[in-house]
Amino acid sequence: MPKPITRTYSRYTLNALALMGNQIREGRIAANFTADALAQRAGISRSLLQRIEKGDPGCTIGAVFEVAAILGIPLFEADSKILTTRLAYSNEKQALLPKAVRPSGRAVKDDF
Amino acid sequence: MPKPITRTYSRYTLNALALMGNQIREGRIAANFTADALAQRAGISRSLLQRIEKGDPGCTIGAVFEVAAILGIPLFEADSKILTTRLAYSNEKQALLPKAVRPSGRAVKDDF
DNA sequence: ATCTTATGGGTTATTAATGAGTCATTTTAT
DNA sequence: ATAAAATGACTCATTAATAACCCATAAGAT
Repeated sequence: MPKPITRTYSRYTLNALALMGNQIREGRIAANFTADALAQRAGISRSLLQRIEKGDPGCTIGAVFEVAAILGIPLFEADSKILTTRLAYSNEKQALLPKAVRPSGRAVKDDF
Repeated sequence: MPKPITRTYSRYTLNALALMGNQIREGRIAANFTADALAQRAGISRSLLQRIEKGDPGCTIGAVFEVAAILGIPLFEADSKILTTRLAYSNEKQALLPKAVRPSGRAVKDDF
């Protein structure tokens, strides 16, 4: 049905977004890319790239990560190979985790 | 005017998104949060959280980062304090950078 | 200085993301 | 085994994100 209008973000989130935007801008300038050129290469519009560099929380994460990837900015401090390895390990780990969570009014057994 | 329909993502981007989704799911289970509970806490819907945990590139980055922040998953491998420091440093750096780019030859870096 | 162009900041039409709901299935506890 | 609840996987209406413009200004080169 209807939707909430505004959304709030923690300072931590906003700072992380601002930092990512800065890194992208720095990377773009270092690579001597024009805003138009980089946007075109990433398959997005210049106006979106502007918002990304500004750290706008409303940008889709796929667009942001793709731009970062093009500029060679490491996500999770990992290059392609390490990322793949970590993902595989993470997937195995998932299989061992419980599939559903029981919200604990009684998480801990205190009947002793 | 009209807009492109589909969007393509590099493998690196998709892997990074999948890893982030996994980390969020692991964090949620570790914190003994139900999907509903975590979504409510982050101010998003359960269906969106499901997509986030799946690594959907179409989610807004603010929503994803906010969930990560709630679970204590470090962005940029940095806690709040370090993040703030790094952002401040990054901002100073920005001031020294050229404001506009003059496209010279081409500097591409798409080998990730 | 002039000229060229990249950028910032808007506006608008359209597409896509989101919230809310439902239902079936799975999971966990009893 | 049974029950209760969490999850997965869809819909659909509405809102928000995006692309494509626009113009004004600032930045860089000559």
